[in-house]
Amino acid sequence: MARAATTTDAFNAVAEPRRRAILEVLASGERPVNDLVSALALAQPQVSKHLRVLREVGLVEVRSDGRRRMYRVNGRSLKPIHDWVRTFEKTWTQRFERLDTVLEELKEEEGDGIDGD
Amino acid sequence: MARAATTTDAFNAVAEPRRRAILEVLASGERPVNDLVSALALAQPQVSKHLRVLREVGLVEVRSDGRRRMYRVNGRSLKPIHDWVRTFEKTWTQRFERLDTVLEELKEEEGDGIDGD
DNA sequence: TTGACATATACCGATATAGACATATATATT
DNA sequence: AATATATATGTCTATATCGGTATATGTCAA
Repeated sequence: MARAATTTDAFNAVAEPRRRAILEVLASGERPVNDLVSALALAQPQVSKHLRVLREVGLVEVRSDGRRRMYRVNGRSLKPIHDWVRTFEKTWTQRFERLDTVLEELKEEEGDGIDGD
Repeated sequence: MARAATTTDAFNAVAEPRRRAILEVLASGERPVNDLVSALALAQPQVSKHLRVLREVGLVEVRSDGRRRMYRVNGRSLKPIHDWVRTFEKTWTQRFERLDTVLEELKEEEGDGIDGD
């Protein structure tokens, strides 16, 4: 079995850095494909294909304007990621979670041979 | 060229649902590999391999306890994801971002043929 | 209608994956 | 030392990907 399809969910779609870059550009507002092509210095077919993936998971939406296709972000599709990561937020916010974990870390930093006391 | 390695960054590592499941179990505290195997009903080698990926991107840390290896979450490695997604948070929090975008949405819901005015 | 512009799709090749299974390594127990 | 337990690693296979290039579709202009 191979990796899950990139169109499986937002997690997979967003794992690709160029797709994140596309979303970042679109964050400033609606843009036609060509703007993305020049902004990101990518080939047009690649951009279109990335946009297809983003569209299939609902991360972007399109609108036709003459011969151009205007893409815009649909951030709500990022909410599952946001929510999931949020449950771990305390892990790095908290100064200490459990004392013995901290002690273990200290012990490990001492090296392997030293376990005096 | 294929997809980026799963060990490239947290984004790629976390795209795999079973790895997220592992992190969720570890969120409740430090656990040996066997606990994960039974908790997730996965084969032991698969769990070890997923843990390796998670470790390579810094999402988990290990500690040896006799013949067991105790794994724990290092949530700080999720911060890049959190920060990135956060910049889009307003997109789905805001009631309206820009008026014309809302108007476009309404126009699209009307159907394709109608473009009166 | 013909041509230019904008975008989408099709095909190709190389590659990293994830599960399955076998096996190696490390530690504890007797 | 021999065995059992706990975990890691190696090999195999099928598959979805990503970039590149060519081409199809769709729209505007003359």
